[in-house]
Amino acid sequence: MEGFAPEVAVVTHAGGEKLEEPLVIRPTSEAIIWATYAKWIQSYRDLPLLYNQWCNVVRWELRPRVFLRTTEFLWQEGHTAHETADEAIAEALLILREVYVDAAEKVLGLPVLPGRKSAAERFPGAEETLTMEGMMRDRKALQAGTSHYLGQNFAKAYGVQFQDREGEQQYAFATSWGVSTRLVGGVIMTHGDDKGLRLPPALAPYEVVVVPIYKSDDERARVHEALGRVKEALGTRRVKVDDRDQLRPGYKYNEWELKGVPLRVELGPRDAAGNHVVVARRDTGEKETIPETALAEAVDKLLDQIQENLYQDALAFREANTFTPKDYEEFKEIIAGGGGFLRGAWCGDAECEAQIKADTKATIRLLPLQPEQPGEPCVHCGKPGAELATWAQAY
RNA sequence: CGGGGCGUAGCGCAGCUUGGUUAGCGCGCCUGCUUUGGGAGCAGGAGGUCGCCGGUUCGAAUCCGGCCGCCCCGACCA
Repeated sequence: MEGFAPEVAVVTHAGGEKLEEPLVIRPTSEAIIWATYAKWIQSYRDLPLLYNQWCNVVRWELRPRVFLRTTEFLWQEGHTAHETADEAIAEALLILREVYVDAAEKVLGLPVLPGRKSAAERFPGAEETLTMEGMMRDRKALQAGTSHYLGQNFAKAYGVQFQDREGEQQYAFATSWGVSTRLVGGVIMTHGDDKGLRLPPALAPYEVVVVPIYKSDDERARVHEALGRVKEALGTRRVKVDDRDQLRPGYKYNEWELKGVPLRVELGPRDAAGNHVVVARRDTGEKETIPETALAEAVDKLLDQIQENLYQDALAFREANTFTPKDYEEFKEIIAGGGGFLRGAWCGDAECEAQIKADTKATIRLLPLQPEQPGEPCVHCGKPGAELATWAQAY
């Protein structure tokens, strides 16, 4: 874990006294997990082993950034131990694709690219680091989740051996993987617009906010009667009725738009009289009048459309800002002109990678999961291309 | 740690260069009336050790010195 040393926080004082032994605050839990696995794993029959935990970790970064890089953050971390390298590699890949990418795209509506990290960008102690990368609205990349194949590095460091099917002692093969509250930042920076948050319905605490509108007590009574029917129609969907009396409708519209509620139902005297409501989408701003009898079905359809639209909107943005520079001059021009994802051939040389970073602040965000021969010379040095890389400036 | 910027009412800011009445403005807050289908209007009102310490001066938010805190850029990074 030497790669973590610069960002490890150490407690030297507690209880008003200097501690005899300093306490290291975990930046990730491999040390705890593998010290424990050493006691739990003796036989191939103990494998595979998977533990997941949610916990806070601390990393003393030089430059914290709200949501994206905070000194302390909540995350989920999973740790597995396996009999074989192939099984561990498959696990790391499975978590990335079937869990992280799936959740990012289907629930959070974040289009992400899965891939491998270059050696320079790899997790300390990993043989291979897999990533999913998203593009924020400022065209910078965000590493939205990682999954690592750790080989036998941790098993060797912590003495985790097991007796295999042939009776031989072997070191276990490991993976670890995590996503954090950084994803909250990802959602904000991918979907947010000038009016505030736009939350994907699958994630939104409230899918629908209902704003009743009335002037007189008489109107209020009639609107409330209709409100009863509307609430009934919306059933078990996550609905907030904003019945705060002292605020006017326009204020409420803006406030709920700021908070990102996907759908707003406006219910005034005219609607109550006509047995309909006005439904407004947060993602597009479109409004339409819908009969009470058709409300439930329409809301479901609209929520599905919003979920899909937010994803497609972000995907279109990413694609519109993904480039294939023909040479290094164009590469630098694109970065200078606002950036984006830059796809091109890379010779595989770490020095070349470092020079590009020094020139442009762009780093290799990912390499394809299945290595691809680019069939072109390195975009920077002109030597034969070994990998098809995607560069970007990143958070 | 290097470079840049900022601390004035709950929040956001002006005033400072060129010292001089009760330190202003917007939002918010309080009271009243009118309002309510896209962030209400009018009237009245409350609220400030001008980041801290010291100096110059008849007089300091303003000038000088020191200190503290915050933000941005760079080096490190989920």
